[in-house]
Amino acid sequence: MRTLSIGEVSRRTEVKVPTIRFYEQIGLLPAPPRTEGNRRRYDEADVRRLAFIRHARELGFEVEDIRELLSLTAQPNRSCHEADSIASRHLQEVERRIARLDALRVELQRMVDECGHGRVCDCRVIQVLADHGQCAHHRH
Amino acid sequence: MRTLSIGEVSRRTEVKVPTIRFYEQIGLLPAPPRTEGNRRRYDEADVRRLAFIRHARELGFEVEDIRELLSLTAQPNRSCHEADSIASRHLQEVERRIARLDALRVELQRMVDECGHGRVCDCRVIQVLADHGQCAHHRH
DNA sequence: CTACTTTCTCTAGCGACTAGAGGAGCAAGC
DNA sequence: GCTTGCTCCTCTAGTCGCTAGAGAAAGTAG
Repeated sequence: MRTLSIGEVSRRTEVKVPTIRFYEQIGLLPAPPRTEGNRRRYDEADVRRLAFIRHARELGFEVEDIRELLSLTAQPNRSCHEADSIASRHLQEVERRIARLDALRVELQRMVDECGHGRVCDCRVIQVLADHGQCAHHRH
Repeated sequence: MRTLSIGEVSRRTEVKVPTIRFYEQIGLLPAPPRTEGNRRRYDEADVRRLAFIRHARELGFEVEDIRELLSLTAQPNRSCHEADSIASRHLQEVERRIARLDALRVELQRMVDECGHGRVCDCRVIQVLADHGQCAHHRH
């Protein structure tokens, strides 16, 4: 149908207008046809693709990852092994990321807990950071 | 003492040489005195400060946060509410990211499992992510 | 037809580095 | 002393994923 302006797409996907143009520029989103007056005209498929890109970005995937993920679906009849290995690699990456974030969460939680007992606060946040810097030096 | 070269400091803190100079440039690390031949000379206090910076960066603190944390250590008698709130703010953000990544992990895992069972693989990652984008749009 | 909004292209900026050019200092071996 | 090879110096420019702004043209409502 191609009835959607870039502003409408922006509103529906919550992706800012300049970002949509940026995605087109780097080839994540195909360049849409234009009107007589040179305006971009999108359709529902573009909205879906853009929603996908946005969600993947929010989850921390890099643009190159997204490019691969999109190419996974571009040829649905491709060999399952190839698709499987690409997906597995992404899964591993996600797992690594979760592990790193979880270690960070534990550390931050401890820092906040120790600071939040309502006692005279000796700024454990700073001590933890400084000590770990020291420990890292001696341990590794 | 001031006996340490930038390379030695780099080795001991595991912060790369250009990064140390960069931290000096943006004022995170004080500019050290120089030798006759214009080389930077550091001491143990610099190493500690840099280790602190590195650890905070690894935990995902932004440079501005680190600047605040360092300024708090400079005046240890001030309240630690500020340091605590920086850490709390960060903790919340980390928890949000973990939750989202974990949702994705489950979906990716399921897709990989389905592929691994030898069924026809329709590679539904794109739909999963696109749907999540849709849900987010309607929920929030 | 005017006033306003949207869109267009283009360039430049952000954070937090990282890489490279081109030159100078310095320590060791011959 | 002289050369080899490493470290260090400054400087500029590149990276990624946007974001902001200028200035102009197109579309829309009254």
